[in-house]
Amino acid sequence: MSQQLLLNYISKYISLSKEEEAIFLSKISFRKYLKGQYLVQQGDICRFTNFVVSGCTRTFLVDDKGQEHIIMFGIEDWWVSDIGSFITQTPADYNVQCLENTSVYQFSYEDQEAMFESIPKLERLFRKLLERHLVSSQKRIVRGLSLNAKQQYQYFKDQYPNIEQRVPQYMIASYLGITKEFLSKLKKQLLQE
Amino acid sequence: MSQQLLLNYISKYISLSKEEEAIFLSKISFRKYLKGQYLVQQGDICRFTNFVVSGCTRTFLVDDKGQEHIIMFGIEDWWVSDIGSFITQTPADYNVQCLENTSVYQFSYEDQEAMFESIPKLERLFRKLLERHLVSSQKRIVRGLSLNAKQQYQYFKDQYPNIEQRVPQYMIASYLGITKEFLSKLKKQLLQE
DNA sequence: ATTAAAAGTTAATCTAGTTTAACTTTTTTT
DNA sequence: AAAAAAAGTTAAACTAGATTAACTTTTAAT
Repeated sequence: MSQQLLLNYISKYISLSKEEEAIFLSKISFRKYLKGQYLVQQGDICRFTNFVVSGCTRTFLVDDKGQEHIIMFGIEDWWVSDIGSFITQTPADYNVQCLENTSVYQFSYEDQEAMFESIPKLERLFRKLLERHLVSSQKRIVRGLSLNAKQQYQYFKDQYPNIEQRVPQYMIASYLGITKEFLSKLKKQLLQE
Repeated sequence: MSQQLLLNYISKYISLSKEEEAIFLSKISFRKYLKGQYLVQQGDICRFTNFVVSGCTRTFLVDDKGQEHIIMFGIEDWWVSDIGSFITQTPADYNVQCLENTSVYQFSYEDQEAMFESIPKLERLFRKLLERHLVSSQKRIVRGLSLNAKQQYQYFKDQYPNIEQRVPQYMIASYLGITKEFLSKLKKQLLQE
């Protein structure tokens, strides 16, 4: 069962008793989305935090000029949501869209609060996940400040070889903050070296 | 007393009883640093999480080419540390240096763990702080992807007018990921408009 | 008060990355 | 299987921002 995937993941951070696992599983629900569907839409309130079991998502926003900017991709074992919208239950800044058919475990804001009350260890889990997420977010900022486009692309290919294969190249360009034309150029350069 | 500053800050997120406040205060220590001193040094283990009571810090790294990149500034009411180093107690990627004489409340990793055990509400506090911090970190990434240098500089001046006044301009350039020369040019342009 | 060091400015030249536009390849739809 | 749509490539012209270097102003040290 795919529940085991989630429990395995959690066990890397905290250890739950069988009873606690049962309570946790009772609070979350499994759901499938089709390629193209949205888990969150810019302007809507983000109702759920989602743990990706299978599939692939992109988190992006459309700016004033109508340009799309991809903030992150989500694959197996990742959490996706508009966290700012989720924690304040106010309209989302970002869209989360499925790039493949995608299965998730999800829970609502109310469920999360209830979970944290009944099992404080889960609040610890999320505190730790947030810490790690923040660290990687800061590292991404540093890469933006210290690496040029080619170096950032190489880092991306290194770190996420599967994502590189699974998503359209123009989305990778967007994630890197460059144009698809320039990414094409970089790829050609890298082949020739 | 400056303890009140910290308690006021905390009360925005959770409410502690007098006893809990007393336990919390017993776990943290007040410390003063001089301008130029380091709270954390790249390569050392980050022993403390610091809450800035007064003064100003910069968090930065020196890359392979010897170039400095400023990741954030810290002023009154901000938390500063190398969080990645702190949570894993491994060598720090970043330096945190005082740009003014700076007073902080600080606690060690062990103190934090003990605090979270004795007062679970504090773990909630930090979970919520991390959520907010992550949201603003993501927004910074988005600005990096969607705004040009002039727009990012205007945003910075808007959001942090005091920091703009207090720190050297070349550090603001570094924070924005541009050269001091180009920042000079932008400032001239903005004056002429 | 003088000198030295650090910070900030200006301008010329250069380059990483954008824009535009035409074209090719791949994927999806009928 | 054809047609249409989406994705990817190439190349020429352009621009935001970097680099270099000389100079001015401010701050710190003797």
